[in-house]
Amino acid sequence: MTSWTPNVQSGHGGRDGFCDHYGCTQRACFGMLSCGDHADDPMTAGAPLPAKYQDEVRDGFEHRTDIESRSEARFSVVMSMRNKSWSRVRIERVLLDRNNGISAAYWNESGNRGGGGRTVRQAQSRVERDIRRADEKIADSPAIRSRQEAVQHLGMVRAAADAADWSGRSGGSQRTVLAAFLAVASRTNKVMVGMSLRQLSEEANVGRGTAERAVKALQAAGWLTVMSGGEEGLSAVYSLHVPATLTVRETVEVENLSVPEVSAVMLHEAFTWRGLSATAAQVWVVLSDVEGQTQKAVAAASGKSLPTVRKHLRALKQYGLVAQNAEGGWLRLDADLDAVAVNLDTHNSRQERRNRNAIERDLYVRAQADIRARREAERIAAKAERDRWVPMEDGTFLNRETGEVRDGLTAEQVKAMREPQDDEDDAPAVVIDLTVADLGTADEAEPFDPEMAECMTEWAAMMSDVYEFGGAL
DNA sequence: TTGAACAGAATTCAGGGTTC
DNA sequence: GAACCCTGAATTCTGTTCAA
Repeated sequence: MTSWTPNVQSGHGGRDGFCDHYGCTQRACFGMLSCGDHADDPMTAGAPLPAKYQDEVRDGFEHRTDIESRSEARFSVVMSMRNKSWSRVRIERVLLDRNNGISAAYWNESGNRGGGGRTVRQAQSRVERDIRRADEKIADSPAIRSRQEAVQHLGMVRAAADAADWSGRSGGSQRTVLAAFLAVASRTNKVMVGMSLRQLSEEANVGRGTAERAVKALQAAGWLTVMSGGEEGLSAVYSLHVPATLTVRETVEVENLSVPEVSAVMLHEAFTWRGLSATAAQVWVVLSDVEGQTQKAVAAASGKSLPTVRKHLRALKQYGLVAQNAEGGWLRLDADLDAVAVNLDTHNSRQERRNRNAIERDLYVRAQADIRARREAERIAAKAERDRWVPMEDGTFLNRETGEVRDGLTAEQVKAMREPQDDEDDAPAVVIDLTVADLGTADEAEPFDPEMAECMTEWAAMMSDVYEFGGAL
């Protein structure tokens, strides 16, 4: 077996960094390791793994303490390999190569790399089992392999969302929150969306609580799956789907409004809370600008009750968004929604929400900086106190400033006067760089320090001051 | 078919607190 | 930074009923 020196940054490895394919002299892609030019060779065919999985193949999991299940982590690697079209023989060759850390798990579970606790046949059997499980899983939910497939998938979700029944009191906000997810997903062309509830509330222009409830409802209905995060200070990463069982409205009369336009309407500030409301948007988008519709037809198409439709039609009429033809049928008018938002005084609502969240984030960062400064001052003071005491040969301590002598100290007291305390020099640094991650990425923050609790009271007081003058925000 | 009024239920919001 | 939970006030929706 040739030695393999992975180049983590470039994602290339191979025999001394070169392709492992016979006779090839090119730089190698990851994993035993092909340059990518030998797609017909089962030993080298397939795309390179993501960097994360490259690291896990190289280093293995035996030394990792930050993962709950090593077997599931290994399985994720195998899933990735199959999604990258790796052949079974190539997977087996990589996973059982003792140069790769991950091989230790297949040869034995002892933590000794290549310890040889299993026979070749047994190790191969374990690899085969993981490949079989991965294939079954992939068959259940095929991976999206390209940006084009992602765009198509998002189009399907968007179209399904547009045809779905969003009746009920919370239907409008759920539809709006889903539109926000789709908007972010479309910007990144990914079906996975990493977004905190605060970011989501800004995107959908709804309150944080509303966003949270809507996410739960969308999860329960099958529109969203939480892929990671959502706990321990991590923002969640969601995957978007068309629900397996979808309730579709009886009639959908969306004319002249494309599906993306419907989503844009749902997110417009004219249809926010205290504006015309998300329900009004649902009513507006099902109207035709050519053919007049009865209120009953609008109610059926929007999934809203008749009184609700009537109420919102009145409001929409007031702002010049709908009109009635000679027969009394209701028509959608092409009006400037921005101007409507200005009239409703909701045109800055999203920015105001962002400002409030920004203030919260800023105050939080300042609170953490205060704690760090306080701790540093305490650490310096403790060190200065230690330095004042000089250990003498007879076991006593002399204060070099006052001349005081201390005697009869316990072993612990002596240790404290001689050595820095754990919580002074080894304490985890308080995180002050908590900038908000870009949309589309999971924002990973350090775990909250327990000592932060005392400062939270002060922080909460600062927040109260801000909200007392909230009207100006 | 449409408009209006009403009561009760449901939902949204901002704000606050706790925990990781 | 963020998730999660709670509260109280305000707002909206639903269902019913009646009238034009």
